[in-house]
Amino acid sequence: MINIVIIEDNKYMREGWRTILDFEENFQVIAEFESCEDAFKSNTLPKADVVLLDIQLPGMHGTEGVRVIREMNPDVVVLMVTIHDDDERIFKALKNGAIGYLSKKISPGELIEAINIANDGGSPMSPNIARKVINSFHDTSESTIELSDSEIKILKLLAEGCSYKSISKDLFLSVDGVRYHIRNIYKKLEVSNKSEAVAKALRDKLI
Amino acid sequence: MINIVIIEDNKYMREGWRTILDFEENFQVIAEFESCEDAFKSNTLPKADVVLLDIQLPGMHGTEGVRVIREMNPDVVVLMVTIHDDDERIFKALKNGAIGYLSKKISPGELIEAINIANDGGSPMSPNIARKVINSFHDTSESTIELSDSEIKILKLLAEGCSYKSISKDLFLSVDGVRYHIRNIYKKLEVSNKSEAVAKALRDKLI
DNA sequence: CTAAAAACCGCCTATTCAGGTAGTTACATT
DNA sequence: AATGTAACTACCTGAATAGGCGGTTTTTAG
Repeated sequence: MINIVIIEDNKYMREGWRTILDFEENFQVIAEFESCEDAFKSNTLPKADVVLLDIQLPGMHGTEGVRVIREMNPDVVVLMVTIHDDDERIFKALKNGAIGYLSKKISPGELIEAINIANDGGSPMSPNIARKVINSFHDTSESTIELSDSEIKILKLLAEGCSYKSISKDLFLSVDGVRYHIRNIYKKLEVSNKSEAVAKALRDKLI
Repeated sequence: MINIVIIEDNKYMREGWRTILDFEENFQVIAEFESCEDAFKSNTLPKADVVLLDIQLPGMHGTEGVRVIREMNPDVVVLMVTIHDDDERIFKALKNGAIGYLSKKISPGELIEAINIANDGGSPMSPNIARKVINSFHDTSESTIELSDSEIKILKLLAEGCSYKSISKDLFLSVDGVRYHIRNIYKKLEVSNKSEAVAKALRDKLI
């Protein structure tokens, strides 16, 4: 039996879903709420397997609600339901722990399938949203900056907080040898001190 | 018309797909290769809309091949095809520019649907793989380290390579006031110099 | 109201760092 | 054989930094 909680402020939407879902044998809508706050006050969330969560809600926004829900029940599967495919919201909700992203235009059959997929360890998502997620995965660094092996080694040690002296011991160089490389690093990264170099190297995934 | 290139070392697999795809009206398999290297040598990749790419190939691995293919034709949609759901490979391929991830056990109908989805700007992916991708999105930082507003501001400025003096001007503090905060930052992050602090802050997403 | 803590400011000292200049060695190019 | 360049080593100087100690003011909590 899959226990479902619905959080959605539109009454008709909410009742429509309940009707669809309650009709399924292994589904049970154990509670429905108009807002995240109402849901938090009840003690139903810890019993839920799946939460259908609207994005645009009065009070706490759905994208924030996910985080709280997952703190109250880390095993629960939260599916966002929304009319908009707004990038920013998608990523915020996913970062905060949402598992899937459904459109409100979804058909009853698709809704049921989505919940089954989610409960079976999958992530129901429209292909368009999947593409957005995948695109954000692509390495677009291409920083064109080419560092030598020594330079990379030294940068890594700098990021660990090593001094020139300890780096020189690590790499069997003189302190001035270390300085030589660091000067070159500064030129290549167009920086002029350790912290900025480390920050740039980390941001550009050079180390 | 969707132009398709197949790169797969198993002859029977390759020919099976070609048969399925050529049968479709708007699909055209313009070339098939046994390895990435063979594909690179030909001049068909720039004409392709979709590439079906095996992961496990003789010579260059599919996960690396994606990168080269996308460099040759940045608009092409690369779909990985594989028997294994190995996490490491999935992420490597996706980072390198793959758009979707199909199982070799896929049915003809699903293959056709996947290619259509990919060509329409979606990302075909099995729900299980989607879940893995989504999970890697979740913010699991939870570094428990709580920095004050001033500390965060100062860390950001340090990452830009600012000196204590310039930070003090920026934040209308004395140099020693800046030092006060930095001392606290060092305690909280358990570090003892700027570079290490910046590295830790960036890695833990504190800034 | 009071105690404690957080948020500053100041000073001292030893160490570390950045930038400049200059020289050596080794290996590759022409 | 001449030239060049990358990879060091060496030294000098002034500036920046880390850490230790002590002080004041403002907030916060009991």
